[in-house]
Formats: sequence, structure tokens, C-alpha cells
Amino acid sequence: MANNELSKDLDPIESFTMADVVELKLREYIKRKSFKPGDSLPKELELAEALGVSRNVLREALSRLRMLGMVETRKRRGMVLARPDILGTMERVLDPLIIDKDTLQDIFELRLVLEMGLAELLFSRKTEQDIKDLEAIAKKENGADKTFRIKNEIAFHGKLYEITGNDTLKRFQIMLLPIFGYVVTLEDQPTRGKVTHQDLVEILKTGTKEDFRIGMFEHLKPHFDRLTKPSGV
Amino acid sequence: MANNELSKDLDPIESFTMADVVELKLREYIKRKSFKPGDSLPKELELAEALGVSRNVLREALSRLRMLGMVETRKRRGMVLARPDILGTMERVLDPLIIDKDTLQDIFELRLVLEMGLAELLFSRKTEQDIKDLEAIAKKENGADKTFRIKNEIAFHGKLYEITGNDTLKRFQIMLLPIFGYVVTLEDQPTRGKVTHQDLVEILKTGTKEDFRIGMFEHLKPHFDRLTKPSGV
DNA sequence: ACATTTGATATGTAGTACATAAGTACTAGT
DNA sequence: ACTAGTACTTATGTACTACATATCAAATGT
Repeated sequence: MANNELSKDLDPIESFTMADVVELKLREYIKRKSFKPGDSLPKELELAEALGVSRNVLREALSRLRMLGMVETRKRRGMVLARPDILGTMERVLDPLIIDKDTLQDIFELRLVLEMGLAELLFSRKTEQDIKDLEAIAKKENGADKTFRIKNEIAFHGKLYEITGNDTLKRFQIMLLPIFGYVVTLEDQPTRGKVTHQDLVEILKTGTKEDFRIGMFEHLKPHFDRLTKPSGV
Repeated sequence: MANNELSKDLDPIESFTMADVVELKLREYIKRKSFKPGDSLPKELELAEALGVSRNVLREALSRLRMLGMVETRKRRGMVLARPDILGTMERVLDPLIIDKDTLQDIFELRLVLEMGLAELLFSRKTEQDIKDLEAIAKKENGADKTFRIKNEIAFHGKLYEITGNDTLKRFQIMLLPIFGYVVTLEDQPTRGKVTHQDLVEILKTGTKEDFRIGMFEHLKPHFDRLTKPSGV
């Protein structure tokens, strides 16, 4: 249908509601005043009056900021600014069932890009204990059934992210897991690269960053191969 | 202060408001019914009654979902599900001035990881036109002043993301720009790697993926060097 | 059959009222 | 004078009502 395509190309006139405007105004206000986490905001009634809207509308906007973790409110104590919960916010919208196919594919690729880029951090931060942990995970894999292998796969790659010592990265990965899993289930057959987890650990232990990147590529190669087929252009 | 550390360790008792609960219930409801974008939801009054809350509270919850792009509402037409605006949502909380130092650092590293991992996609998707574009950007750099060089830096790396053909990745990068910029301004001196943009283009043109990864690492080396100093552990 | 008007209806906004939690001030008792 | 306990105050949380506005649907007229 031509109409369908049309409605995708030019997104509809989003009539801004007062809540939208107030949300924006509050953001600006916070920035302009360069408030920092812990600072307290005026009371609802004052804000509402200052903005010329009902307390109702103001509360809708505040409710949004509260959801993002930008403000916290306690009865009688008023409102205070807080640090937004970045990962938590992202989690709210990362539902594989709602995201469109192209974006899912994009995110799948994003994960591959991340794993290929981990090498630097891994080699500069790995410890002997980390290697041992990885070895233990990789070893368990032998002769395990399918469902266990999937769990192990997650554990192994999860551990890699953990080694980077980058907590945001790690949580980001956990967040992407369901999406990754969802895309993988769409594949026809289980994909296994030539390079196994045990190989990767060995490289991490005795090899170089370059070796690891090549190894990781081989490990992920089945996924990369799927990509090169012209997917959804 | 001991008190400060304490309040960081055990996060405060978040007293859930009705809006919080209703937001969650609506999410569950949408999932359970496996609604898809385009499907229409019951009217506010019906939902409010079914949930046993005032229309006010329900609207606060809906306002949140609207912000995330999960639902759209038109007067009289009722509410319809929509695809959440992932990047737009993330943008809302990625304000360098509010994010804490550790997370900023984490995100900075995330960007480095991404750039190191781009090679595969770049080499499988680059076109001759892309190379020409990159060359043009890299060439402009010669003999330019500082502010222009920064803009050019952004343009070059932005173009790299663009070549991947991954729109989500590209927008993600744009989103991270202010953060990257912010962290860089905290550095003492301008950082320049041994490998220039022109070198990178040349590798992309005639070299291999491995060459490119090594080149990119050298290009980003000043940043990586900063990391290896034990930062904020 | 088509254009116009009229009416119905769901969302958007405003305003009032009251419950509840949490400071604050005041009182009483040792 | 100091502590404990009480009463008061106040800002947020929730509910309800009322009305404006946009838009779909039906009725009406040509």
C-alpha cells in the first residue's frame, strides 16, 4: 500500500501536549540553573503557577522525569534532583517484541561490533583469576546439552564484558541479551564458529590482542556471514 | 563522609507511587495481550476503572509511555501502540552534566570499544564513494585551525559509522558525541595519535581489516593510554 | 451521490478537595 | 535545662468534577 509507505516516510504531526512542553521547560530550567544531583526544586504549586499550567499537567511532566530517575520526591520534603538511571531507562524501551526488524538487526550488529572491540580492554585489564574463571566456564561446555550450552555461551561472553571492568558496558550487554537471543532464534541452524571458547581463553592467556581479534572474528563468523547477505536494504 | 557512602551502597526505599504501579501494569498488559504497534488500547476511563485508580494517575502512567513513544494518542481516536523511540529515549538521560564521573568514563570507553570493532562492517560495506568522501574530509584537515580540526574529527568518525549502514549505530554515536567531547575537554593536552585520518583512509582503501584495526588503535592510542592509568577504582 | 451540518465522544486541561507522610514547634515531665 | 511526646503545618499523592477541543459518525440538505 502506498499509503502505508507514506505514513512511514513522513511521521505524523505530533501535536505537542502541555505535558510535553512542560517536560522540556523543566529540563531547560534544570540545565540553565545548572542544578546538580541533590539540589532541591521548587514545590509543585510554585512550578505550576510559574509555568501557567495546572498542577495536573505539571505532575505529568514530573512523573516522566521521575521515571527517568532525574528527580525524586518525598512527601513534604519536596523534590530533589537525582542522577538519571541510564541503563534502567534504556531497558524500558528495549523490548524485542516491539522493536522493528531493522532496528533489531542493527542492535544485533552493534553487539558484534562491541565484542570485536573488546580486545584492547581485555588485554589491559585481565587478571589470572579472570582467565581461570573463563577456563572453568569453557570447560563445562564439553558434552553438555543444548540448553546448557546456550546458558554457558552467555556466561562466557558475559564474563568477557566483566573483565573489562566497565560496569556500564557490562550492564549494557546484559540488556542486549534478550535481543541477541531473539535474533538468534530466527536463525535456521545453530551457529558455531571454528574458534571455540576454549581457543579464545588460550589466546587471551598466551596470545596477542591481534590474535584475539582474529579469533573472536572466527568465533563470531557464522553471525558475520549472515550479515553479508544483503539483508533488509 | 561515611553517611555518603552508606547512601550509595543501599539505595533508598523507593516508595512506589500508583503511577509507578500502573505503568508496570500497563506494560504487562501490553505484553500479555501481545499487542503490536498499531493496535488500539481501551479508553482512559475504562483502563482507570479496570485498574481501580483515578484517571489522573492513569494519565501520569500513560504520559510516561507516551514520552517513550510506546503509545500515541489522538483526541477522540483513542490510544494506539507505537514503536518506542529507543534513541530518543536514551538521549533524554544522556546529559554529561548530570551523569556521574565513573559512568562518563565508562561511556568514553564504550565509544573506544565501538570504534575498534567497526572494522568488520566497514570492510564488508565500504563503497568507492565512501572512500572518496573520507579522503575529502581527511584532506580538509591540513593546515586548519583548532576548532575546525575538532569539527573535522567528528565528521570523519561520523562518516565511518555511516559507512556501516547501521542507522542505529550511527545515531548512537551522534548521541555519545557530547559525552565524548566532554570527557576530552577534561584532558590536559590535545591528543593526536601517530596514525592520522589520511592514513586510516589509505588502509581502508588498500589494506586489510587487521591493518585497519591496528591503525585505528594507533589513532586512538592517546585515549587508550589515558585509560591504562588506574582511573577511578 | 456528494457536501454540509450537527452531534457524540475520547482526550487534554483546569480546579477543588482530601489523605498521608514528614518536618516543626510546642508542651510536659524528669 | 534537656528529653520525650504531642499537635500542627505543609508538600506530595490521589480522587473527582467540569469543561474545552478535536475528530469521527451520523443525519441532513442539495
